[in-house]
Amino acid sequence: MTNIGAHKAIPISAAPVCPPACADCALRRSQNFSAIRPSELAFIEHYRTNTRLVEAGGTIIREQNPNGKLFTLYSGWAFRYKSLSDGRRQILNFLLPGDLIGLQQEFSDGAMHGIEAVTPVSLCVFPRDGLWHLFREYPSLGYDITWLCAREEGFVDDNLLTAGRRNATERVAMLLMHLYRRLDRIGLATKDEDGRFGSIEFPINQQHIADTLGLSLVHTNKTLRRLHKLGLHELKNGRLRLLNTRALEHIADYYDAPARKVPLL
Amino acid sequence: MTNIGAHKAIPISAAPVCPPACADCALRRSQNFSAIRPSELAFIEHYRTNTRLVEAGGTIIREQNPNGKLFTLYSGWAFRYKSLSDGRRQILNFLLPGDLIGLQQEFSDGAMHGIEAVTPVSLCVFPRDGLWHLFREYPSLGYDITWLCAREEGFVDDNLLTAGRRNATERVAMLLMHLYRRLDRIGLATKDEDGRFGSIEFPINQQHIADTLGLSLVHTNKTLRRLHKLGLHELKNGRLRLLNTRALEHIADYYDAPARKVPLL
DNA sequence: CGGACATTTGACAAGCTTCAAGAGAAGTGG
DNA sequence: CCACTTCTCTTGAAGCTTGTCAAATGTCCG
Repeated sequence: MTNIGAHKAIPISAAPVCPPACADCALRRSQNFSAIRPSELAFIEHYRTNTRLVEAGGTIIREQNPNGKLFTLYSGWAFRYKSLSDGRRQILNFLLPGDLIGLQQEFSDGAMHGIEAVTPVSLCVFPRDGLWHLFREYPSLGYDITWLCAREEGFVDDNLLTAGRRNATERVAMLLMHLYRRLDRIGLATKDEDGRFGSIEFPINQQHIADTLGLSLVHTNKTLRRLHKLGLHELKNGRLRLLNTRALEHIADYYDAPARKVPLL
Repeated sequence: MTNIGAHKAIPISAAPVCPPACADCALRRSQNFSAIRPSELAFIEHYRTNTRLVEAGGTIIREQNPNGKLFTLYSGWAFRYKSLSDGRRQILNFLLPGDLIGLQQEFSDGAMHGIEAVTPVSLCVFPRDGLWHLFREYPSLGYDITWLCAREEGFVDDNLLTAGRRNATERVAMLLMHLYRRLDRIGLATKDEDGRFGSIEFPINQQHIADTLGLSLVHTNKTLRRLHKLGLHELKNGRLRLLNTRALEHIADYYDAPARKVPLL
């Protein structure tokens, strides 16, 4: 039986913690993010007030009561969501290591959204107040932040196209490809021995998928099973293995742009 | 008969044109946008290379072949969209006077989207290259741009919640309220004599609405008619009149945040 | 008047949601 | 260590929302 997200409950202590010195940051060392000047690195390290751990399922930013802080997600998965007053929930975007969290609340006209951890998560915390100083003293970092904001908007754009115009099968194929690609770019995808199939950790459950794609839980399950029976993917022990990326891309009508390195705050 | 968008084809010359001096900009004078220092205003005027007119239905940014320019929409309506290869189209967001256009392509990882004019549109044009200079020399403007980016992401967030989780009636109610509110904030809504009902110019047709909400044209029409029969709105001669905003808000489950002034580039 | 385009309506089909219930896996407490 | 609870996944059946097809009406424009 395929069982998504049937991973053991990971103790919060299992989350890799952000090291004290940004120079030791595993994300930066991975070379998957754009390079940065030493002075900027020093500023970031100084700007960061502390780190924080959130347990799986925990709240990072409350939907109704944002806290005004900024975070960089160091390890783990989280998601942004909005909900209607009767409880219907829409996941707007998944947040993966390296993503900047909380920008929208900093600015946006109170258009509330919440952020919740999927796995145990570790975060670098930046105070709200420092942002203006950053823009003034380190304009290149300000530019990077705008870059990240535009990139995230691009993800939401894609998700809106998906929810608005793709059917259930296309939606699921899209999501699998999208998440695989994002993880791959930050070095979190692994290849089989023969290099044919890639796989990633996949900590979300079918309810998350349904809430992301604007589908019901039941229909999400049936669609997932259909794709599985077609031999396009495999989902077990909390890992996703893509068995036919070409077919998935084709179904989703989704072809990736060439990857550019992403800034990291 | 209610006929949406049955407005006369407006000659392109009818679009109010951006004045040569930014100090004379009708948007700025309207006091609906956040104030700015004279030095910044001077920079913007210098940064702007020229103005441009686009006819109704014309292309501002091609979906497949972005031009790398930045624009501020001075007058008229436009929209951002993405489409699938078989032609299905999703409108991501409407662009109204004061909105900054083209930021995402400047940054985003090639996540293509097109921008099309609904009405005749006049634009202020800024070159791609100047943006970095702006961030370095006028950090407050860089900050404003990030603000605008986060705000637009907020709109897309809302639209995603709508497309993903609201039913057809809720979606239509949402869109009517959303557009009315946005126009109202920039001073483009007018009140009846008795001040009870507000109305706005409404140049989009039912196909636009369907493409925004992720519905079919036919179902959009039927939903619109239902709301009309309930006496919630009136749509004729290219104007939208809201007859019961409370009911529309309630149906859409959409209550606005207090308006803050928006920056203008 | 004829052609192009937007709106409107009805009938029917399809996709998706909801309801209901069972199976599997994991955690808990005796 | 096992019964018990909880959570997630899975499947079938029925119903409703929405999409598709088709055609008529209305409006604008040349």
